[in-house]
Amino acid sequence: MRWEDLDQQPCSLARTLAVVGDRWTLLILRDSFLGIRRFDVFEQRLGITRHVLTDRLKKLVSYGVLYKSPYQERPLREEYRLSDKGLELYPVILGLVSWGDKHMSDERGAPIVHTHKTCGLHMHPSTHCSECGDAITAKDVKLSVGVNWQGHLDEFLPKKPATQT
Amino acid sequence: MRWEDLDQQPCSLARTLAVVGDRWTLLILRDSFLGIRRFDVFEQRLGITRHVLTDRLKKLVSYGVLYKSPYQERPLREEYRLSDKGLELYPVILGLVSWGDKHMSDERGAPIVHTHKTCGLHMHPSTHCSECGDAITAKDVKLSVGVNWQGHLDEFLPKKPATQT
DNA sequence: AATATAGGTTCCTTTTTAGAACTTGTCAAT
DNA sequence: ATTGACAAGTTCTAAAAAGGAACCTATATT
Repeated sequence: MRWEDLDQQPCSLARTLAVVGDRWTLLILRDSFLGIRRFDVFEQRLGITRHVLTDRLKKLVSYGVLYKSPYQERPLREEYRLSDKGLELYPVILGLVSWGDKHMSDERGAPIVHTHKTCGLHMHPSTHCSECGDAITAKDVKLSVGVNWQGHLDEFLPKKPATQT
Repeated sequence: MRWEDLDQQPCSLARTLAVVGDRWTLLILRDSFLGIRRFDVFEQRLGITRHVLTDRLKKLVSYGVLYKSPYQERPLREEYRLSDKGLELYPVILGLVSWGDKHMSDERGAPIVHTHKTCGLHMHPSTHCSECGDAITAKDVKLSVGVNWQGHLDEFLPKKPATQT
């Protein structure tokens, strides 16, 4: 598979990875969620080369995840801010952080704690069914081909969708 | 920042990306969740080079996300299966798929639909607070430094954590 | 006139990835 | 007994991506 064709694949995961699936993009977005907006601050915090940072920011803007917003004129300076589309990546970020908290922490535990403003407690994210509200694990979900994709995904879903134990 | 030091960063997102944050790893894991277990099947489905596939599988095994399990002897053949640690990445996968379904689909809609076995309905994932059960968005969460990290993350969290609008 | 700032671009080197051919141990067919 | 197939790699060379440093542009400050 060619990397440039990833956003044309018949798979939403592949299409999302066309946007965020490289070495740096999710770290840039992490900083965006921390409130970082300016080129030089991203550069310093991440230790990314300017060339790559320029490229990734352009890509994120072109996909509508970030948008440029002027914060001064003469000379024109713009900052990069999360769009609504970008803000909706929050569950992904939270999922990655939560897995890292559990499986990649050292003896000091989680570096950052998340407080739910509404209830005031330290929280971690929990994934639920949109329909019944129950918590979900991999074994609770069955996959099938979407109505408009019948016959086009025959070899994508293996015959034996296999319980993954 | 050096890429090899990513799993030592004081950030759970960075540490998780040390495991899954490259071009191919999440696509390999997607196939694992679809029930794929063998080297040649990964290779054919992904169009990945054998060299890189070997490398990524080794890495995933070394981090305990996959484990090798013999399915025949003479000659010894092993397959790659998701460990419990790997299965716990499901919320991340689901989050990426869901975002792609919403933002990257063409006119045919989502290629794959998810049915919640318990309630029988087509579902999408919803992220909730582990403590009160409410649904969560980026604006509902406040970040702060973990107890054992006081004073070590001063420049990680910007002074003004900024609402991300 | 010299320096600083923000946001880049250019150039060259090093690291990764792509693509194809080769390897190893075993079994099945000629 | 030889040939070919299979699964899971390893080894090569070439192309693409990333790293690192220097340079550029418009404006404002000293």
